[in-house]
Amino acid sequence: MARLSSYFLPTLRDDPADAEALSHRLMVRAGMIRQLGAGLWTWLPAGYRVVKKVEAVIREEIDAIGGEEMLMPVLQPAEPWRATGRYEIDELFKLDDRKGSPHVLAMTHEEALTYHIARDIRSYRELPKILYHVQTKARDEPRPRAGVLRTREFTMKDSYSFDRDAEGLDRSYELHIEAYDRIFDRTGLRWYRVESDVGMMGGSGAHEYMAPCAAGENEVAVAPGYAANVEVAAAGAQPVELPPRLDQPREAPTPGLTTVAEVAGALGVPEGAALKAIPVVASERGFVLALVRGDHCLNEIKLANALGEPARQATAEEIERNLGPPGFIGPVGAEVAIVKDAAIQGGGYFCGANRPDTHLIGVEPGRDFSFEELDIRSVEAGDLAPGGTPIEIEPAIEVGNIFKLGTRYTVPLGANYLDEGGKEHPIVMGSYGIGPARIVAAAVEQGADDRGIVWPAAIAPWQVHVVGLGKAGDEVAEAAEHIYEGLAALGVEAILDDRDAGPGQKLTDAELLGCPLRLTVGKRTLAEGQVETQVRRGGEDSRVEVGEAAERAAELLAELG
RNA sequence: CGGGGCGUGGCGCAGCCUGGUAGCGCACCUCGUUUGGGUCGAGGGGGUCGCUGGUUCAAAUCCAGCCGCCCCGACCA
Repeated sequence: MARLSSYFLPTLRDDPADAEALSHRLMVRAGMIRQLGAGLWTWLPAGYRVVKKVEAVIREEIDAIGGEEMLMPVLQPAEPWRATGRYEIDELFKLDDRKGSPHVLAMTHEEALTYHIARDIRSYRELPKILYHVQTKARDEPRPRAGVLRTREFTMKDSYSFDRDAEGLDRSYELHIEAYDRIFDRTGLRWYRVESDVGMMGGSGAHEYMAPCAAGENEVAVAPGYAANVEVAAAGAQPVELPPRLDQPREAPTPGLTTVAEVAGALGVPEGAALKAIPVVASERGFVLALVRGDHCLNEIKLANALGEPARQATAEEIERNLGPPGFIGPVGAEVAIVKDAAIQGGGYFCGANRPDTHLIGVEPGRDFSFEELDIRSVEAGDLAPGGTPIEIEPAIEVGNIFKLGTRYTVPLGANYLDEGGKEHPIVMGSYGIGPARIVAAAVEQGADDRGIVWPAAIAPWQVHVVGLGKAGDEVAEAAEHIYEGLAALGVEAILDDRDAGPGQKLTDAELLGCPLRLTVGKRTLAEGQVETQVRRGGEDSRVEVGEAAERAAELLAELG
């Protein structure tokens, strides 16, 4: 319970000058957060109430699938990180203690927990197990941004499953999917569970939970029954009208024309008739020429996953040496490995001739050059999802991820168990993260209107905002105070605006703060023995008798869910 | 790490080009006034102009270096 006359809720009339993202602006203005340094944020009392509510929902749902809560240190010795090969990560904060021994600030807790599991789990009888904690993570992000959306220090709920085999991992993974679905439903978000990149560290499967909103850093490809991170999304390309086929490629002079758009324009054909050639250097195969349709974009993550090894863009010197002048390179006659995107079908394409100011037309993959076919392009809005429906691309915030780690950490840290026959096996592991702060920011992004925050009831800092329009001691203020105490007696979380401030300031602050229900106590309605109720989401106004205002407010909240 | 921008009372900004007493709005304090959409009046407090060095009789202003923060991109195990 809180009275605004004494509560630390420093609201701002104007947006902070350096804030762009909606959640950043509103959370600062509403007195929920303040910045201490780049990517370092303080939760003020009202904001922290919201965080704790989100965490409570998470704890309930992870407990419900058998998770056991514990707590591991943020400051950790470097050894386990060396063992897993993660000590070299740039984002990992590293420091020495006074004796000079190397330590890190944990960016996540696989190393710590697997260290314990390796020492304290020995038998198949002790598996499976789900353990979790809610703890600070430190990551030296190259570019923190957008308030609380991407920070260098943040709290994460991270759980870890330990099973004897892949089937067990599948079960633990499925349990987390159920818990996560409930968590994001209960916190009132719009969300997608999407297929995601497993990264170069391997692992057999991963999903991300994405909350769509304008400030999102990720892009998701969605269609009815389909959702994937664009990093891994696959879809049917939109058709392109190719020029008539030729019996063999023919040269076309294209002086000074180096871009797909320029050449297509000069030839009078669509950009999709181009074989766009992107030279890359893969770590194992070396120089590779990747081909995508002229109207498509190469997806470097999909390329790396399809090749099974990382690849970087080739330098101008490498291009010149292997093919020809940049701007006029192509697959025909090239003595390099060629990877062709699966969306390139049929013949009649144009491409660079590997000679200055010259392109080839009438090119047909297979007839004119050999290739390996892979899916390496980024999907685009309008492409057809597996169900045959068109895809839309939406920006989204990653609010959670789940990951089948396998034995990635248990093998290097020696976490093994003995089976019924006394034979030793590595424990099979999964990890599952949720960022409460991102849930809060996503809720603000998704719910806000032009007057301020609109909280989902489940995570609102207070359920009722009582605005007393009177002056301290007068009958309006007394009535507001009385209602506020009535709400407290009913166990309804309420905040009372009893400040010595004008009505405009109190009402705009109430809208900025965004509690689900507002009770406005003013002379106008009090003269008729009534107070006004406003539902923040939807803005439905009504009046209730002053004597039963607290009870009616509680009923209204129940109706709102 | 590449590109761009910004550092002047708590917040938002002007002043800098053309060196010469540090200003405005909001917020804050006191008194009065006002209470259904950021009232009105009077009085008042608060700033080593990010830091360091240089030029100059004189630096918020010119020069150099450094630090911090924001935005775009790269990165994000």
